Amino acid sequence: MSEKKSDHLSQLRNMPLFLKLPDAALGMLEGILVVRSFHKGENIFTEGSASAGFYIVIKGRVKVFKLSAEGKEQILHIVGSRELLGAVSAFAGSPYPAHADAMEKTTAFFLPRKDFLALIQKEPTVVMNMMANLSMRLQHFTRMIEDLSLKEVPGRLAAYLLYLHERTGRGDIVEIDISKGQLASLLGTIPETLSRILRKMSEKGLLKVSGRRIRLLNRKALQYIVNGEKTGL
Amino acid sequence: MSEKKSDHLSQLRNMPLFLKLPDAALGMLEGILVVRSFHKGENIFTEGSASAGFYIVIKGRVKVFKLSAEGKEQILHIVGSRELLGAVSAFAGSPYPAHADAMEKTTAFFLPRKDFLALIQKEPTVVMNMMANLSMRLQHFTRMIEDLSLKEVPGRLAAYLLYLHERTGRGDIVEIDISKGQLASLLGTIPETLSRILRKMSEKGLLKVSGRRIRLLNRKALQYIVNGEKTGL
DNA sequence: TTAATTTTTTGACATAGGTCAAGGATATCC
DNA sequence: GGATATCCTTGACCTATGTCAAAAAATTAA
Repeated sequence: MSEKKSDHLSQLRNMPLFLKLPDAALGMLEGILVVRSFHKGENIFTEGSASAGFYIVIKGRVKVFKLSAEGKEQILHIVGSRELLGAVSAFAGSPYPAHADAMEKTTAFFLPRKDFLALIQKEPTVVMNMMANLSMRLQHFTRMIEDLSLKEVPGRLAAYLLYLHERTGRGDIVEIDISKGQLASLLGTIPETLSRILRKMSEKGLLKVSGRRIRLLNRKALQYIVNGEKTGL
Repeated sequence: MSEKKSDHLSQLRNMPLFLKLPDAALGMLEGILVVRSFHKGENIFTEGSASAGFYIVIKGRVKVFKLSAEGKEQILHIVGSRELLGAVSAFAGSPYPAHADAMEKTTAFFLPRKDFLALIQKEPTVVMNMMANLSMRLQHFTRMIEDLSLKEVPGRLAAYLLYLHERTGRGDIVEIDISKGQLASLLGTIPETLSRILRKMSEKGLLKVSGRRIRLLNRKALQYIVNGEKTGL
């Protein structure tokens, strides 16, 4: 799992978590961080297991998810490059509250909990940066709870597509960067339901699906759906 | 709204947020904090409005909630004595992400955003304490998402009752401290559904309801329901 | 206490979305 | 590049839970 890390270290000082960190501290980090790689589908940690430390993803993507008794999965979030994985547990000393699996070949720095704790004692800026990170996560979860309990699946899907369009859309095309099954799990539903809703939206002329490429033909109508307008989907 | 504060200041040094704070800083806080009171049902802040600062609840309870287009409410959490309200927004400088209403007559300290920012610059321990707070909130939201998307209403109710029993139960009695309508909103459902499920649980001999007092007659069975066992409710 | 208001319960009903099973389409791997 | 595994779609069906309306109960006010 462990491999050479020199290639990645240059990125360190640009990581949100280490912004404004003095060079001395960065140098210390270099000696501590361990590079770990995970192949596609590999489990990184499991819900309930003790936190040994946390990860900073360098390359690849990791899904953080919960499992129901029957095996249905709910993705909490997808962690990509330069993002933190398991930091809250490492900070609080609590067990990991969810599972984490690599969605593709993934490389990450691992920072042992005790070194992390020592670092934040010495460097308040790290805590500040981490607070900013947690704040964003909290906002994200707030919206997720709102969506799950107050919106129906078409609304959640429409919101996701419009969000994706805003961030990465070219013209009226969005490219979903995960499989439809995983998207279903992210939206709190199942593949069958997602598939049916996409078909109905196509029939209504709201969008056009070609594999993972979706053309948004009527963004205004999609926004109405997000807002809870009944459109007989 | 503003009133005398001397009575409450003694509590300051025991607040989780200000633990280990030097006396000098505490003294400064005394000059800055404003006491505000809200009557039952009064709105404290509204989703989307700019954060002017945050509150530390002294007495009373506040519900933080989202509203759907049709007016259905989802309670995110209930903030009680010594707890923080709106701290994330004050830190991040983002608008309040939800509504907050006093559930009963409530008194709170208000700390203006700029003073808060100055404080955390000077006092890293405050940031540390706040991180601990955010971590717990994040865990709470994580479980909420899990429950909403992977559990059915009986499971969420059973989990809540067992949680309440663990925290405050005397013998096999738990006292729900909010109205059933509010409990429904906290569980992500509506009063009618909650009422029906309580009746079914009573018929099955799992519990006995007398107003807000509930006697848990079969905690093991309730736990099975939390775990997703099908029990034909 | 009585009246007025709010909360809770119940019934009849509607429906979003989950389950199960099967076929078709894609992607992945030697 | 063909075989194999995985993913996606579709249909028939079922069930949990929401909607609407009204009665009953409980709380608050006068």
